Amino acid sequence: MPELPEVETVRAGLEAHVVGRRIAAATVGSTRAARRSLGGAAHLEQVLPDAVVTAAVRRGKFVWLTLAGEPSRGPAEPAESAGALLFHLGMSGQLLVRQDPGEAPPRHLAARLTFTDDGVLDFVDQRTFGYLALDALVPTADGGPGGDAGAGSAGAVLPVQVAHIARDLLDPTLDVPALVRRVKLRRTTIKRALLDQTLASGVGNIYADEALWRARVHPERPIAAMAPVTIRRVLDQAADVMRQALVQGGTSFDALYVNVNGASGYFDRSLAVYGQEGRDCPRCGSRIVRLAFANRSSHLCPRCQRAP
DNA sequence: AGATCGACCTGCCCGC
DNA sequence: TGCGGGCAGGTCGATC
Repeated sequence: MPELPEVETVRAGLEAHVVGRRIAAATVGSTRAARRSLGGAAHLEQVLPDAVVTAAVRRGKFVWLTLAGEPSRGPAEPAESAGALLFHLGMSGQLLVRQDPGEAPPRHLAARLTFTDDGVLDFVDQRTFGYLALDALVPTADGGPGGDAGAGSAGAVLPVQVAHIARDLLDPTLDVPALVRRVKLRRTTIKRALLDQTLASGVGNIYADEALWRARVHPERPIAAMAPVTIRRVLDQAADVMRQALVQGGTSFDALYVNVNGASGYFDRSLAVYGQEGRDCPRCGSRIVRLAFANRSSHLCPRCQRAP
């Protein structure tokens, strides 16, 4: 499920239910899930206990917990300088907060944090493209490489592994005209640019297809053939559709449960083209088609979105 | 430097 | 019923 709106729903759930709690123990059962954490699973298990979660932060599809009081840093380091516990949900990752963990661990449990109050945070990941990693927080010049954003732009403090990810389309400090100029320089097609997380982050295959349909632009359209105003329209539509999805995803986490299953609320009702092959275009009634695209798919209305 | 391709996984659904 | 192929919300590293 996880594109920006889903990850933001998870982040909000972590903020509500995990921030302020102290980790008592960490169990990382999957070495693969820890593959991007220096020192691997054993180091995570050793270092996380006693850390207090101070914030839940997101950029694009990455979310991290900032930690204070991480003991292995040693007494010389001020507590505030402790690192971040970074998560990427990959294709199938879930973060689930439970007050009562129950007996049987969930299928595909990759890691579990137990808090001092006995509640747990489970990282569950069926396809194992996701991961968790302890990472250092570093100041960056601005969002992403080439992030020229110009004089006076405030930098961000990011985990090292997120430093190359650009500001996302719902970031209030995103400089959209500068982004349009950077996109315009790319010698590729519009959908590839939309999915390039070093230009702007957060957009995945679903929202790319939905944004292009809303903007009436074919996914294979070369950037070179697009007017800046059209690029701008696509980006605005991407931000809009993600904002609308977020509103619907936000309703679904209640109780002590960080919902990673926002699919139920949003999908069936609001998607115009993604997964709608063979259905009617909600705008013109033409048949929605699916095209092969980079080992995956694009969904579009051939009438609203004319082939280049 | 920028763009593209394959690799990394499990599970489900479809057709034979 | 079983099995093979295709497909699924993503990213990274190696290549061109």
